[in-house]
Amino acid sequence: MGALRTPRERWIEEGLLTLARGGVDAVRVESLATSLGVTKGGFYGYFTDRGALLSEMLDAWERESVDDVLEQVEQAGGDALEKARLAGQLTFSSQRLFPIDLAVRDWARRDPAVAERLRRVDNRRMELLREAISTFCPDPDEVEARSLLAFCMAIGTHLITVDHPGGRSRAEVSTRASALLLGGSW
Amino acid sequence: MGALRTPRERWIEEGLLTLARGGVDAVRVESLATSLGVTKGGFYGYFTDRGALLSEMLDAWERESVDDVLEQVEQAGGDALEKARLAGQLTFSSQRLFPIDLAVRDWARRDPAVAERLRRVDNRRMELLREAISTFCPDPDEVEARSLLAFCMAIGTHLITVDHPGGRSRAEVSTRASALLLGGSW
DNA sequence: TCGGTGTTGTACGGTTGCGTACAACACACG
DNA sequence: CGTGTGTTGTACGCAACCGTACAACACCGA
Repeated sequence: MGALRTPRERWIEEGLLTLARGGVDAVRVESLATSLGVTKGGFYGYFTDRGALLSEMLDAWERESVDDVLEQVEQAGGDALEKARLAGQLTFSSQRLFPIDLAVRDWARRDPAVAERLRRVDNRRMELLREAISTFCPDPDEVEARSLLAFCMAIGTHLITVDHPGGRSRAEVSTRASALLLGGSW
Repeated sequence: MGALRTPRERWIEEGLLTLARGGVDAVRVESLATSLGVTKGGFYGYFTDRGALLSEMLDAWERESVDDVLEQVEQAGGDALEKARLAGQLTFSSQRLFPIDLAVRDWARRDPAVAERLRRVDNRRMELLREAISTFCPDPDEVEARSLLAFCMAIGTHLITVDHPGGRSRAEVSTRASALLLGGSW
């Protein structure tokens, strides 16, 4: 058997990096090949076409950003609030995962199949938030509202680049916002 | 003087529609021309190149989504809270403006010049929120936190497509979330 | 060392897009 | 009813990218 010099995983990995940096439209077979220092010759041995790569990239992303994260969270232990916090940190503070997340989110606006995957992913993440907030908030409607706010915050804070007056940093403002959301008495 | 059959504005308008639907990468001179039912022949009479069109699209967007909105808000009158609500509605519930907003936001992640424009736009929007929330919230740090949360919510709720248990609709959940943010006693 | 297997480079034809050049054209005005 | 001004269609060369075909190659195991 000949050696696997540029295995599937390397194409997928390079695809995810490119997706993070430039969006789906930047993921091109020939330019990935160039980045990998090869030509596209081998690509079509692994993938029937560009679409197949994109689909496998989504598989890998879903695994890494939900399955792996949840596994780490379970192993770390702690109460529901600590679990949600850790999951949020692993997902939305990751230099690697978060840009991919944003790119997938944008992609999902135009591709129903991607939107469906994203819904699955987001539902699993949201469940952690509900469990965490339920521990101190008795009203189920308010749990849902606070969970949605927390989720929006985790994403939105990276998409909104407003300046804060009084020398406040974004970190300070969002810490205060989290305190409001996760504190029992807003 | 020959007739202006496909004036500047039509290129810009078609560009914004395409931007909303497919992101920046979908805004191509030749495909816009096809959509407009002409060839690109006339395009280069108005714009030096594709970049010039993109830049003018941003000008038009900034005018329409901030200057025009603020003008409407001023004319409608009302207190600071009502103004913020109307501005939010005009911007984030608009079938036309909101998809453009999301596309610009994604674009800004990769283009510093676009990011700078977006910052200007977002700062003006955020100021409305601060004024509104200040009317009932005395703590400036909390005003900033609540304003950021409200802004994140306005954007995030369209990017997150989770299902809500108990037959709740997204509208119900986000109404409740707004009530938390804008209600004095969370 | 010598196949054989699977990976890779090269080459091809087709498509889409850029920006340029220029000829054809339509219209307003004289 | 021309004439000129400005808009448009057509054509060009160039580049990036798709997917295919196949020959060259590297490596593993016999």
